[in-house]
This record gives sequence, structure tokens and C-alpha cells, in this order.
Amino acid sequence: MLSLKKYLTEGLLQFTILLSLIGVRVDVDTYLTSQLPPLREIILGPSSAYTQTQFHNLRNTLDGYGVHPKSIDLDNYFTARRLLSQVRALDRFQVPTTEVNAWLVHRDPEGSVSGSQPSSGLALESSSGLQDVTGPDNGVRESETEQGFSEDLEDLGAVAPPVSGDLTKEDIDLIDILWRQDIDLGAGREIFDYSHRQKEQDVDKDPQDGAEQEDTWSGEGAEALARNLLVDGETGESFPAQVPGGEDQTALSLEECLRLLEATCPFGENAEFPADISSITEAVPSESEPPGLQNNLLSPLLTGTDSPFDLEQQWQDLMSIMEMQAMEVNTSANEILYSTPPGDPLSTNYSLAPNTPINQNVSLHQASLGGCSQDFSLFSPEVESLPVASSSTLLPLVPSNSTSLNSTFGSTNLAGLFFPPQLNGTANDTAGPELPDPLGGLLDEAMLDEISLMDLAIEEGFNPVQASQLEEEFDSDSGLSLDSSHSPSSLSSSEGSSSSSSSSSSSSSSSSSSSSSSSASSSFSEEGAVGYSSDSETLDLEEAEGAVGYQPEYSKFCRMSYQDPSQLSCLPYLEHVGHNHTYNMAPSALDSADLPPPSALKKGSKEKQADFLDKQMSRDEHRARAMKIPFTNDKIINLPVEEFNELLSKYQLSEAQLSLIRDIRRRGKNKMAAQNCRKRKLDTILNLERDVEDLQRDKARLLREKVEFLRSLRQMKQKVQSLYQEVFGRLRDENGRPYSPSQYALQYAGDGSVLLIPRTLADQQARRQERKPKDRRK
DNA sequence: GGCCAATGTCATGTT
DNA sequence: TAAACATGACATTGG
Repeated sequence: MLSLKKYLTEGLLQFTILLSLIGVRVDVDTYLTSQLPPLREIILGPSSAYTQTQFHNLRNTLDGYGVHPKSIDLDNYFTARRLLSQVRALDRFQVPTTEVNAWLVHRDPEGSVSGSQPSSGLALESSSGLQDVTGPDNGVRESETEQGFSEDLEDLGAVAPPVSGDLTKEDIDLIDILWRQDIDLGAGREIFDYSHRQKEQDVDKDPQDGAEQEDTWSGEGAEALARNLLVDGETGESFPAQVPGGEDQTALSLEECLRLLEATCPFGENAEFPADISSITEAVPSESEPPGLQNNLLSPLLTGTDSPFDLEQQWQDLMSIMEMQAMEVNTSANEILYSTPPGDPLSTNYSLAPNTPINQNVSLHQASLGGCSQDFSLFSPEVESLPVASSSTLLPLVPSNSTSLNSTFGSTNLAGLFFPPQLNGTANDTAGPELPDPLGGLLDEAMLDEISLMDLAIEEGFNPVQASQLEEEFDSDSGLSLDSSHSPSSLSSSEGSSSSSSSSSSSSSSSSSSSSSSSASSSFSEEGAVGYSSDSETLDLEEAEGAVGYQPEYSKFCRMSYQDPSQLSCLPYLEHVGHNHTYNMAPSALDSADLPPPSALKKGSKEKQADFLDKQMSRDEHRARAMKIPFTNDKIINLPVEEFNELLSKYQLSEAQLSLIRDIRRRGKNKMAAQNCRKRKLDTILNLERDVEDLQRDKARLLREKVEFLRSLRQMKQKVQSLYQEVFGRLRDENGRPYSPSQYALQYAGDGSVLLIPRTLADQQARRQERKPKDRRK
């Protein structure tokens, strides 16, 4: 709850208030107290971990906005952007407003990112945010929008009829203004400051200052809206002069709502905004169709049967677009966007490649049916195929203790096993195991060996019930995916694990040797060194793909960087890995190395680059430069001792310089050693982890096999029992009377013949055979 | 301001 | 014995 409060910032509150004012019920408590994890996860969407990544991206790409990652305004920024994106998505997909409202309220910054769960909020937000940066120039976009957006509405099932040809010049001007407003950084940034915005709102509420803007919006509602709008001096955007009163709540259209929201979040997507505004203006005839709007607004997504699309279709569209927007960020978005033929509405409006497959079905189902799908994963086909009755029916076979089972399996007197007590009369503890074995030749030797193995397992504390429970447990553990039968590659992966251990260790040694002998850059290029973060990504990828086994390629990604961190910084996504620890640096050295000359106030690009390199330099590099060491730290560290001494002898170095050089060499070597050590540790841990997984997989497989054996054994026993009863029941003495089971028993002879012997004799033979295994054990 | 992961550094032991 | 390497422990930094 506390974390949620953090996100109930001003923009969010304003939006919530607006929604409530226009009649949408905002039942925050219901949502907050909702104990439905799937819904929560769907709504929560991104986690802080994900947004952390976005910090990097946004900081790198949205420098113009100047939003510091730690700035409290960043929350407003993300919230507002997400709100805007979702509101804009409303007209395209007819997502009810109430659903958007729920997303807002439920956003939890501490929620975990789930790759399989569709995090709609941030997906839109991040992709759009980056899209802003990579966005094309206005001119191209303008033409694209004019051509395509109205068709988009038609194709996406917008409510209003297509109006592509009805765009007035005012509309186009408005679009242009809004684009500039989005691009314009000056005013928008200020609005994110809460106090500043508060002041602005105060000013806006001042009727004296209420310079009303000329209404440039199309549609009937625009006039009414214009009365309440003020003009942003810098962007030309309309701001709400005052919040509509309670009587006019229902009259506030979605368009007005969007504009109000837009006023609070000037960082909105400029890529699609004009089209969206027009789309909402025309696609949602808010005032002319109040009942429909109300219905749309009040009908949550899960019950949206009135929507032009069914629920699944909406989710699929939404998710596909979000993913494709994300893809677009990573690829050359502009080319995709503007090489798209205008006839393809989807790709035109959403900057999508026309042929990009929409394959979010699974994710969408997980989104809408999250809880169920998770639960379903517990019931793997194998578990379901394992009948519940089998566990229960196995129960009679479960020995009360290990010795009884031993005697059961060891005894060859099947009559004592199969006959019910009332039938054979030998079901007492003493007589039963000692009965002779009439059907001893029925069981295969190999099967008996397996059964004896099962005995060992049982003696270790496992019984069939536990085995079945464990089996179910392992099977249900989708994360481990221990069921070998489920994944065809499990055995091979297990083999790969053992081989990978050697491979990783060998590669480890090779990497360390190369790192010590070769230059840093070469080691970097050869090893493709990345930090631990990439390791985790690789692991996540493996888990996401369901591949439990060790991937030999893993060690390649597991290599640590042995080179100067500054080289890592060349890779933007690894910037956070290459820390520049310049602590403990002597102030003099720092000063002499870092302080720019006074003339450096006007920095050129080269100077900036030099500054950047300076910052990337390590502490020892700074020291070496300060002490005017005439060779590079690479040489100092990596040269062999002889060459190193030779190098030192070539120069006239002071004692302080020599001391520093030796320190640099020692520290540099130790640094590499520490990196090697940590890499080895990590490799060891990971290998152990995989070994554990392999062992667990083997254990689960053995338990499954045991259950299967017990099941087949039970079936065989039943068959033998029925046959025994049938044969015994057909036997007649001289007088034509049946033999008494308490006095006679059937016994298989060694040659396969069946003998009818007295029970006492059978008991004696059973005792003898029971002694033999005991003697063997002794 | 605390937590955590990544990294650097030192001391010490081992090869 | 010196050099290189390994490793635990601690410090620092940035998110």
C-alpha cells in the first residue's frame, strides 16, 4: 500500500478524479484489496527492475527532457506517459476506460517483472517513449498520419465512420501544433514539476487570466470544451481552465478527458498523437452518444461483450502492438514506419511491419486467465494421466514397514500374498511370509532386481504415496521442468551438463591465460566479455525457453571482462557494469588529472569526449597520468616480468614513479585475478545448480519409474491371484469336492509344472527360501 | 539513508 | 625466493 501511494502522484490523482467526474466509478479499495494475483500482475505490469532498464534507455535517449532517473518527477513522467498511451489506445481497441483506471491504481513499483505476463502499461510506455526519440521528422509523419490514421480507425473497428476526407485545415494545424508541443521540451518539463503545475493550475483558474483559446478542435464537443480551455503559451496546447462541475460530469467527453490528461503530461507520444486525437474526436462521439459511451466506460474489459472486438481479439491486438512497438524501438523504426504502404492501417498507425506476425496468443491468455493458466501448469499431462486412484490403489501394496515388503517380494509363496485372509487362512503375520511359493517363476529376475532397488528406496524413507506425491510435485514444478518425459531434451541436456562443466572449466582456464597474456582489447573481442548481468539474462532466457539443461554457449556469455572498464562503456547497455571506482584517489592526482583548464568552459565535442574518457579512466590510470608515467597501464600490467623490467630500465624514473608502477602492476594483476576468481565462483555455483537440477530430474525420473513398476507389479499380482483362484477352484479331489485353501496350496515347480501340495509343506519350503536371502545378507 | 550488486583493493596463502 | 595466481574480506560506487 505504501508503494502504491508513491504512484498516486498528482497526475494519477488528477486522472482518477477526471474519470470519476465523468461518471466512471473509481473503486480503488476494491482493486487494492483484490487478492487475485493474476489480475494484479496484469495490472501492475512492469516492475522496478524493468523500469530500471528503462532508466538507462530513457536517460540515454531522452536527455533533452532532462529527467533524472532519481527524480521524483520521473514517476509522474512514466505515469503520465502510460496514462496517455493507454487512453490513446482506447479509441483503437475500445478498451473500456475503467480498465485503464484499474491499471493506474494497481501499478506497483515493486512488482516483479514477468516475462510471460503481459505488462501492458510499461510496454506501451517504454516503447512509445523510445519511439519518441527515434521518431521521424514531422513532415514525414504528417503525411503518413494524414494518409493513414483515418483508415486505421476503420480497420480497427472504430465506432465512428471513417472521416479521412473530412480533415479540415484547422485539424491539420492542430495536429501540427500538438506535434510541436510534444517535441517542444521547454514548457513540458516544467509542467512536471508539481509546484509549478500547481501554480499553473491556480493561474488557470484565475478568471482574470483566462485568455480563452480559439477553438481549433473539430467536433461538436470542442466548442464546449474550449470554454474551459486555456492556451499553453509555448505549445499552443489547450489546458483546462477549470474542472467541470458535478452537473456537467457526464457531459465531459472522452476527448476532453484526453485533453485534460494531455495537459498534465506534455511528454506524450508525439508519434501518434495527432491521429489519436482525431481518432478519439471522431471515433467516440461522446456527446452525441452518451449512453454508448457510458456503457463503454462502465463496462470493464472482462465483460466487454458489447465491444466491436471480442475480448481476446482486443488483447491480441493490444499485445501485438505493444510488442511490435518494442521491436520497433530496437530496430530501425523509421524505416519500417515509412516504408510501410499506407494501405496497411495497422502498420501505418502503429508503426508496424506489415508482415510481423501476431503471436501473443499465449501471453494474452496468460494475461486474461493468469491465475488459471498458472494453475493449469501444475497439472501436466503426465500427472493427469497418473490416476488419482492409482495412488489410492497402491496403498494396499504399501508395506507397513520395509521388512514386510522385503518379505513380500522375497517370498515366493504367492498364495500367501494373493489370497484374502478369509480364503487362504494364512494371512497372519507369521504364517504368510513363510508359505511356499507356488508361482515363484512368474516374476522376472530383472523385475525383482528393480523391486529390490525400490526396497532400498523405500528403506530410505520413500513409499509409493510419497513417490507419487513427489512425482506430482516435480511435475508441477514448471520452473524446474524435471519431468524428463516432458522435455525430450532432458536427457541430452543432462549429458550436456556434465560435458559443459568440463567445457566451462577449460574455457575458464583459457580465458584466464588469454587475459594474462594478451592485451585487454583482444581478450575483450575474443571473449565477448560481458558482466554478470548478462549472465542472468542468459539464465532467464534459458528458463524462459524451458531449457533446463546447461547450454554450452553459456560459458561464452559468462566470461568476465578483464579489460579496462572504459571499453565496456563503449557498449551502452553495459554502461552500468563498468563502474569507475575512483575512490581513494589522491586528491592531488585527481586534481591534476581531472581539473580542466579555465579555458575549458566552452567545451567542444573533442573536449567533451576527452572528459568522458577521463571519467572512464581508472584510478590507476589517473595516477599514472598524474605521475607522468611514460607508458600505458596495459603494458605495466600485462607485460611479462622480463619485458617489464626491461621497460623500466629504459626510462629514468623516480622512486615515486617506480613505486606507483609496481603498485599499478600489482593491483592490475590482482584485479584480473579477482575477476577470474569471481567468475570461477559463479561458474561453480551455476554448475552446482545444474548438477542439483540434474539430480532432481534423475530422482523424479526414478520415482516415476518406481511408481510405474509398482503399478505393473500390482496388476501382475492381481492377474496371478485371479489365475490362482481359478485354477485352485477347479481342482477336485477323488470325491469331486474342491480342495480347501487352508489345507492345500499350489506351487510352481522349477520345470514349470504346477503342483498341489499340502499347506504345511508349502510353509516349510517358504521358510527355507526365506532363510537364503538372510544368509546372503549376512 | 539503507540495500544490493558490481567492482576494486589489500592481505595472505598457494603454485 | 620471486613472480604469478587465488581467495577471503572489506571498501566504494551507482542504481
